[in-house]
Amino acid sequence: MEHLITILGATATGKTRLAVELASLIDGEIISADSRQVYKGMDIGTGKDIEEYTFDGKTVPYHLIDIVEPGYEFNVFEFHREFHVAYKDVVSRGKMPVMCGGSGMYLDAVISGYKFNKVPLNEFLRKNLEDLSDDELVKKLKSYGPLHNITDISDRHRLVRAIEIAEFEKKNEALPNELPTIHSLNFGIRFERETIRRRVTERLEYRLENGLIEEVRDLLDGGLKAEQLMFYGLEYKYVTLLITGQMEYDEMFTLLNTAIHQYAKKQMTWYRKMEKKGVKIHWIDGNINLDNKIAVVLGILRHYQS
RNA sequence: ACGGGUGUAGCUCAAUUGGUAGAGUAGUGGUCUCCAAAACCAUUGGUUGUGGGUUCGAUUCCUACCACCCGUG
Repeated sequence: MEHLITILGATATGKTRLAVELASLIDGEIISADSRQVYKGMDIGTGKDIEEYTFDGKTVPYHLIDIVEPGYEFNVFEFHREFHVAYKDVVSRGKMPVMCGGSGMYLDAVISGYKFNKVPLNEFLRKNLEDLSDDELVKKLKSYGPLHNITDISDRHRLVRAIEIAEFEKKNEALPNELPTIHSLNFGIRFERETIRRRVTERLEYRLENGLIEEVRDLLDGGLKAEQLMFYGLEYKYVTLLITGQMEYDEMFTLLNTAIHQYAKKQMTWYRKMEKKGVKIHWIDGNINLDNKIAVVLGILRHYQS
């Protein structure tokens, strides 16, 4: 049985600090499960907080942060693959892997052991699909069998990719799943929704006054198109709208703040869903201090090791 | 102080000639195995500022008061 400790929680709940301190105490390394911290140069908006990885004078090694250029379309498949590479590496050196992050699907992909086939781009297929209407694409996707999920048909990009995957899996049945099954011991930091909202708002005010706007401007100056940046949502979307003059500061702040609140809510929905599926999450009250949180984690950890 | 205006869901606003209130948004719940900080679905909120009057019936008409806004002093 493989082993892994996971620290999850909604945004602005202090996951990184807990994970870093824990890792430093148990000779561990952090593997990030954050869909945006993978991008270089996107630091403040994603809450990378690299300085937090130093605890008690020593720096805890981390993985899957700053691994691709902004503008690149990273995805859950690549995350899953890279996670296992990092995981193997950490374990091979006798260190304890600690997954830390908030992206629901990324976390679930590892914890629930999603089975992904490596499906290459099929230019020929894509060319053929180009002329079809959305409805025809949906019909085609359904012809491969029952839909994997309904979100596949919500937009054309996913629709095409879903067909590409279905087509590939039809031709390459029963691919061996060479990735090891990982059993994760999961901890979640939990606050009242209202408290999370307050923390998010305070953090946003701080970030906007401490370099977030400059960071987005640098990304734009570095050659990223506004629309690419908009795609990353939240901070990058709304600050871009501010910089390009499409939105006044107050409106930007209000809408962005709300969007992050909604994001925190969606994260909680993900975790609830995972729990309903049978994933055990040990919830820790976010209001207790860090030492006490560590004590809770170590206590449960000891219980599982004995 | 005088003149005018506005008070309806947390917020912004609707409601034909009076028939006991609807939208958007926020909030809440959910969907989810290749862009997931995405995309989509569902849904809870109201003594219509307060008191009185007219009326079978008032958010709508009348009246007093309260609050806020604009103008003039």
